[in-house]
Amino acid sequence: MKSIDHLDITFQALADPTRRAILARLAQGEASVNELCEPFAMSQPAISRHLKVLEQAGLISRGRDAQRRLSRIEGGPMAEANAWLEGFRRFWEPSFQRLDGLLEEMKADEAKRGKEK
Amino acid sequence: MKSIDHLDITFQALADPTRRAILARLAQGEASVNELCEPFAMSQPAISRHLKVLEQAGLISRGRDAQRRLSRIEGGPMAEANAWLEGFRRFWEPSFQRLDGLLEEMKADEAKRGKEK
DNA sequence: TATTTATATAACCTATTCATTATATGTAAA
DNA sequence: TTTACATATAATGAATAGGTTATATAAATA
Repeated sequence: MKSIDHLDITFQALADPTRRAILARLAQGEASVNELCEPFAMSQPAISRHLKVLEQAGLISRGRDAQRRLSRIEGGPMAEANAWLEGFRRFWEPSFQRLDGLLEEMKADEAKRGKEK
Repeated sequence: MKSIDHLDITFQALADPTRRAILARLAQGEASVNELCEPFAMSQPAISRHLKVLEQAGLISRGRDAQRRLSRIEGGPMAEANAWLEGFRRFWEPSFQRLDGLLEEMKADEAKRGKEK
């Protein structure tokens, strides 16, 4: 069976600059499809499809206000993605790197004592 | 001109489960291509191409050890991705949400005082 | 009810992604 | 210098992504 990892869909959705820009816009409050179209030199159907991708990834949810459909950000998937990245923090945080260095030294000492025995 | 946002490439690279698994493996130390192949029911060329994608995204760097080519994680791009996601922390952190609520209240009060004037 | 406005869907095209198998290259060792 | 091993590249194919235009639907308004 094919494991369906939600991170696939989340990262895939985040990999498009238009979709990230849409999320950035929605961070300032909900917006209609037309409002979300304005900043882009792109057709309305294209934006609608981006919104569908974001919705299917769970990154946004949508409601209705008369004719308009308002989108808003949902935090869950980003939290997941963030949590996954956090697992690698040692690779960019100097403090974690110092800790890693320390553990390396301790292992080396351990090995040396082993040989001397 | 087409803005080349590195986040595109980073998130795109992270969107594949095989590549994420490779990174997870490399988090425990460098490894050769063959070692990275083992866990997967997939041809060696397929893994080599995944490694190329990761390298082009800057997520790994590679060196040589005799016939073998060792890969190791580079933290930069993940730090970037992480930083971008952090911008949305308000959408999943309860504490940020409380702060947002507070700011909303203050705005509402402000508006009311405006009317009363 | 007819028209306008907001959004969604269909049909289509092109480029890219992810896998495959077959083959080439680089390095070490016999 | 042949052989073996580790890895890279080429050629191919199916599936998906991201855009287009044309058209359909849903809700508000005249």
